[in-house]
Amino acid sequence: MNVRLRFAPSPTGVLHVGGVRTAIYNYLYARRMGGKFLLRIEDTDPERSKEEWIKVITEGLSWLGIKWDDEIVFQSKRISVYHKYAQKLLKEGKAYYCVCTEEELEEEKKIQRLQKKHLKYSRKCLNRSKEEIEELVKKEGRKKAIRFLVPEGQTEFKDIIHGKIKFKNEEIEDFIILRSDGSPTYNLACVIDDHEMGITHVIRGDDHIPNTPKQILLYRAFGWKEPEFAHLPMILGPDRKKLSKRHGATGVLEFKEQGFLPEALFNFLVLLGWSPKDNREIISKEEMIKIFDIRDCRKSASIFDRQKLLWMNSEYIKMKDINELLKASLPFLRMEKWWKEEFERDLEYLKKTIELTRERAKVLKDIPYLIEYFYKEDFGYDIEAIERYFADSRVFEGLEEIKSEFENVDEWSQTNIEKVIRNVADKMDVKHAFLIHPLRLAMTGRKVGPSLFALMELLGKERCIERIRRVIRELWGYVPGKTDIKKD
RNA sequence: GGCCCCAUCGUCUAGCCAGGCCUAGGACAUCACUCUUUCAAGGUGAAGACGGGGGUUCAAAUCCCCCUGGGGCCA
Repeated sequence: MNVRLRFAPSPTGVLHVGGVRTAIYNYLYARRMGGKFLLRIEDTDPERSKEEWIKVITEGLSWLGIKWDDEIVFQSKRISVYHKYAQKLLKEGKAYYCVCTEEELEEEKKIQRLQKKHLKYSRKCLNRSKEEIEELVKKEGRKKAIRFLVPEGQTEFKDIIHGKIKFKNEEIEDFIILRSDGSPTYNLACVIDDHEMGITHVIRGDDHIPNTPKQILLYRAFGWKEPEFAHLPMILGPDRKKLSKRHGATGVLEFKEQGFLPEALFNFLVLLGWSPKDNREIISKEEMIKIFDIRDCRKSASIFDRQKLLWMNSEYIKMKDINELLKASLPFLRMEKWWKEEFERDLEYLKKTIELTRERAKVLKDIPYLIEYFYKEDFGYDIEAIERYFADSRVFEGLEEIKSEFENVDEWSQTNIEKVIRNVADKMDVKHAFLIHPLRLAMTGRKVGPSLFALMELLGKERCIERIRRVIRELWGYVPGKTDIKKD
C-alpha cells in the first residue's frame, strides 16, 4: 500500500517540541513505508493565525531535516471547498441549520450543568421549521451555522497504538461543522482535507482522541473510507502538565538558538515514546527510517527531560564532522563581543581549537567560552587558582626555567613541550603538577581545560613564552589574599 | 461536572499483545572507585521501579475486575 501521511499544525504559536515529535513520527513512518509525507497548515482562524508562525513551522522542520513532499496545503485557501461539502450534508439531511444564539446555548448548558449531565446541544433548531429559521434570520438578523446530525448507535475505531476505542453516539452532541461566520470547524476541514489529500494514516497527539469519533461519523456521512488512526501520548513538562511556554523553552527554534544540534533533538524526541528493540540510544535518522514502526509506540505520556537532551547533544557534538561543527559554531562565536572578523581568516586554527575543546561542550553556546583564550591575550586569572598554585615562590623559578628552556626548543610539539616541563620539575625535585597547574593558569587563566601540552602546542611557542612572562610579571610578589588581581 | 486515555527505577524506557527464560534489562541523572596534568570524557561498580486490592492460573510486571493516582477533551 502506498501510504500518505501529513503533519497539520495550526500557525497560532511557536512550533513546540510536542508538535515536532508528531511531525517526526509521521515523517519516519512515511519514509519507512516509502510513502508521502505532506504538510498542511490549518489556518482557518484568521484571528489567531499569523504569517510569522507559518515561517516558524517551515523553518523548524527544515532545520531538523524533515522534508515534506509536494506543495503545502493551506486551509485558508480552501474555504469554498468546505462550504460545498457542508451544503452536501445539508441537502442529504445529515446536517441542519442552527440559529441559536450564544445566550440560548449558554442557558441550555447552565441547566445541564445543574443536572450534572453531559453537556449536549438540545437539537432545538432541528425541530424548528424552515420558515421559523428563515424568520429568525430575517427579523432578528441571526446567522446560520451548520450542525452535523449525529446518528444513533456507537462509534468505535481501532487505534494503532491504543487498540479499540468506543464512544456512545449519545455522548456526542450535534457539533457545528460550519460556523455562522462561514468558517469551517476543525473536524470538518480536517476530514475533507485528509480525504482529498488521500491520507491513509493519521498520526497525531492523543488530545485528539475525543475528536476522532466525530470525524469518523463525518467520513461515513460522506461515504468515504476512513484512514487509520494512531494517537500518540502527550509530552509533559516536569510538573506533569501538558508541555507549554510555562516550562521554559519549548519552541524548536529556541533549541536552535541555545546551541542544540538538530540531529540531537531529533534523536531525543524520537525516543520519547518509541524505542528500538536493541536498547540503542544514539541512532541516525537513516537508521530510524529503516527500523521505525508506529506500532512500537508506548501509550503513556512522557516527561520532557532536558538533562538527557543535554547529554545527547554533547554526544552529537563529539561525533559531528569537524567542518560541520565549525560551521554550526560560527554564529555563536560571532555573537561574542571579543570575536573579530579577522579570526575567520584562519579557519584551520579555529578548527583545532574546537577539536581540542568539543568534548567539554554540552551545547554549541559553550564553545566560545571554551576557546576564548586561544584568541584573547588579556584574560584575567582565576583567583582561587592563584592562591592554590602560586603560594610557593619556587613556582616562579620553575616558570623562568621553563621559559628559557622553551627558547631552545626547535620543534614546537606536544611531546617536546611535555619533556621540558617534566624535566624542569624533576630537576627541582617537585611533582610535575607543581608546575603544570601554574602553567595552565598562565596559558588560559583558568584551572581547568584540555590537555596543557596540546593547548600549548596549538598556542605556539611565541605566545606561550609571552604568557609565561606575563604571569610572572603580574603575579610576582603576590601575597595570597592581599593583592588585587584582575579578574574576568 | 460528563466523556475518554494512561499507570515498570527520580526521568526516558525494555519486558506485557503470544503468562514461566524477570532474584525485572538498558540509558540519563546521582554516588563511589578508576584513569589522569586539571575539568570533562572514558572504564568499573553501587543505589534505585512492577501504585493498591481482588480474582483467573500449577505459575502474573504480563490476562480480567475494582480502587487510587495522573493526563486530555468539552466548555
